[in-house]
Amino acid sequence: MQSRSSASRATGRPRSAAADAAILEATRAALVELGWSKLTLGDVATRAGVAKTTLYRRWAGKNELVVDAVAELFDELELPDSGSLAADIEGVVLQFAAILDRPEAKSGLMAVVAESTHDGALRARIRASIVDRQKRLVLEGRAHAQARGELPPEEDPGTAARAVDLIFDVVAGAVLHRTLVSAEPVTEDWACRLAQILLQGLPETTPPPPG
Amino acid sequence: MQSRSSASRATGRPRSAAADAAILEATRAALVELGWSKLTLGDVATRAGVAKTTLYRRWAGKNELVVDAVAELFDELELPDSGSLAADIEGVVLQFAAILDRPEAKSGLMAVVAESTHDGALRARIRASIVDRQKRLVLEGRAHAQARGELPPEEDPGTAARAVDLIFDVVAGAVLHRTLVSAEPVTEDWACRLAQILLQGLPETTPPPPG
Amino acid sequence: MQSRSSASRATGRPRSAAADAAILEATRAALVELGWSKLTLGDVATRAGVAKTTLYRRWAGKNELVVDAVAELFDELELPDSGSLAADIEGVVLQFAAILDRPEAKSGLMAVVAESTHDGALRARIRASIVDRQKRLVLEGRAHAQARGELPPEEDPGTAARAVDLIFDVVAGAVLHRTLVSAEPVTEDWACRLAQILLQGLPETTPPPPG
Amino acid sequence: MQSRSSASRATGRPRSAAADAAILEATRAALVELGWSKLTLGDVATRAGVAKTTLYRRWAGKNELVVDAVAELFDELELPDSGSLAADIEGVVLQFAAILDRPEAKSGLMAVVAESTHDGALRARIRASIVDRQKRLVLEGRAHAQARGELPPEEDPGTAARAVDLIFDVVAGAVLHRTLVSAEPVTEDWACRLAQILLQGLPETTPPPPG
DNA sequence: TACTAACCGAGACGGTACGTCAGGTCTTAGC
DNA sequence: GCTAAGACCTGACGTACCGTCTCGGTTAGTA
Repeated sequence: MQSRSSASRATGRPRSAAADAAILEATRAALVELGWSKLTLGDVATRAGVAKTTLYRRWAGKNELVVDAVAELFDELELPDSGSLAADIEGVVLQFAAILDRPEAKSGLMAVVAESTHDGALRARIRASIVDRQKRLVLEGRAHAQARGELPPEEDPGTAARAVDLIFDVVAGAVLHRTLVSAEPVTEDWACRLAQILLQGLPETTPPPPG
Repeated sequence: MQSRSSASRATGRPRSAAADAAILEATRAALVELGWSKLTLGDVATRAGVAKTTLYRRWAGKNELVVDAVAELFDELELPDSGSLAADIEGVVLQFAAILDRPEAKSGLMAVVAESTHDGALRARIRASIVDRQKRLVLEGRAHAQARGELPPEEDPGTAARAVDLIFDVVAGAVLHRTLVSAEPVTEDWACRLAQILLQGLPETTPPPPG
Repeated sequence: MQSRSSASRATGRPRSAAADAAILEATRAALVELGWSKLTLGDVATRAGVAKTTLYRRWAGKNELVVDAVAELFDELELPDSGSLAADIEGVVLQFAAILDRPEAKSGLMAVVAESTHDGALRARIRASIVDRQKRLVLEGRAHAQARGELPPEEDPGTAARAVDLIFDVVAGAVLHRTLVSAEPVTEDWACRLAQILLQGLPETTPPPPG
Repeated sequence: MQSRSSASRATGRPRSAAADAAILEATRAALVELGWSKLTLGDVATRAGVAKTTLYRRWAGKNELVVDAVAELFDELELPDSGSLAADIEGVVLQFAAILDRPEAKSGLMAVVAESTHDGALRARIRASIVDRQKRLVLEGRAHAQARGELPPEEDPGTAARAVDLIFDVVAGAVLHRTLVSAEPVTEDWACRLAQILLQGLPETTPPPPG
């Protein structure tokens, strides 16, 4: 986060650890009520019961603060080991959708992404704090599926890494688009149909009735 | 857009049609240079050679203006009739990625989406101006594929509509996530692999039937 | 006002004479309700049922318009021939005070005077339309007093003119200051005591002759 | 002026004392150059090297600011103890006229008076800051004259107070009207003749030649 | 226990942009 | 060629936040 460099000061009053938590929590609360554009750092400071100075001493600005506040939300995600790849995908999709459905995640995440298009440092911070952290889910899911024999073992490490990225973009992107752009709910049915496409492709979308 | 109601005024000086175009163009230019958060309406007005009041007379605020400015970008999209469903998908994906790669689209689109999470009217405007307008591509693509025999004819209209929405979320979402969140380029290779997943599913080497 | 030059146009639609009166009346009404600084020409136009263009075609701006609107008020003044100089003075003072007590006169007059300190043309217009027009009262009053034998006949015309100006400044100034700066009412008693000072000077109990 | 209430804040950064002086000085300078109606608070702030917000933090608006800026001018006035009532009056009249001749006093004073006709709080502020402060001159002058035996000692306190107000209105009003409305200079001769009227009344304006 | 350095709150500071409003000009259509 | 209507450009308004700064006061952790 913003850890003082290791070889740093030992003297003087230490920073209040409680303040950090209060500020991030206040940031999320403000995002819920006001959304990104009407969120002001002065207001966050007030909500957190903290001086504006304290806030600026720890974060460079609104963007950095919101990235940290939002990143915490995604750490809740975990892969359910449900016995089949399809069920694993469905489970993660529903969890991810549940987080994205929270207003603080919605407006916070999209806004920092928008800002990151003009700010390389912010982009890196987002990748490090949010995106790359959650790729672990795809990796774990694939490992489980391979153990079950649902997926073949990977041959080339390069190919495998590219596949992970692609899957992540498809799954996360679909949920993101459904939730934020289309602004439609992610239901169990939808998650099931998404998993089906991923595993079987389009032509089977409407399989012929057996018999 | 903001057409005066049909049964409207005949008197007074009419609005300059050129101003609209100049303002939208200036908005895109400002998005490129400054990004969403540093874009100011005063600056847009100056670039467009127009008074700030003229701008406010026609749009309610930054959000509405940017939606209109960005929406125009997506009207360039068209479905290539390339002979196979896979090639059609790949073509559209590349076109969509090319638009999303433009800085004005990137920051503009994400920002208004972020704002729309707290503004129902804005959400509706985005859907009407951007999302629903482009679903035509999925519809056309399916029709072509059905004509070619690559996809079965649809049975139930409800099921079919839900499928269109799903496909749209998956394709648009994947490109969006790749471009903006992962911040990686959409190459021909990537588009090809995406199309492959959509048509055949994940297990490239079809899994052995359980038994 | 801004009379078209005598040898002027005969073609086209003639200007509405009623509009002039309506505009000046509307100006006074707006002065009453809003005061000078919040009076707007657009509002005056609306009140008068006239387009803003019409207003600007006839007056150069707010200042000129208000001078004309206020000047009309002072034309009501007339010298009462009440039989004695003291009573004449008292009568004029009360009349003048009554006019100055009207809100449109108060704020209008002071404001244009304030503006005139930076605008010679406006200063001239005020003198011509308001100040010099009312000096007639002093002249008439003196003539009556001389006829009655209360004042000696004037010897030198220059001295006499200077005396008129002085009296006018003293009387009008006293009422003005009382009404606007001190913001106290001009009562009959006050007017009487003012007349007394003018005629007899300060030491009510005549000072003992020196020596 | 705008002193924080005595039992007030001890925390936070204290207000810059220098800013107050710079702002009032800048206000007077702007009044000289631009006059009341073209004076803008933004311009005053710029001249004073101060942010607009600082200005609004201390004064409620243009009116209040100008009252304070102008009031300082009148504090220069002082009663000359010149040995006779006539000479005292003449001296004060000339001093007062000298101040009123300054453009910042002219336009500033008249404008706030005009505004005060629609604003009771402003009227009170003017009285407190300007009018009542200068009545001291009349009081001192009368005391001196009584000490010299030129005026009888006052009998009734009420009568005396009313007399002070009247004298003040007459003297200040005459100078005001001469300077601003008539727009003529106050010369020594004029001041002398004004003093004469006050002391001896009108009929003596042109005394019969002795003998 | 006392020192002391860094922390903390409050809030004023110079700025920038906001969205609104009035001033004046202009461009229509209609009389 | 006037009129009403209203769009136009300009520029000031008063407000809200920004990020910085200067205060007085607090709070560990040594010395």
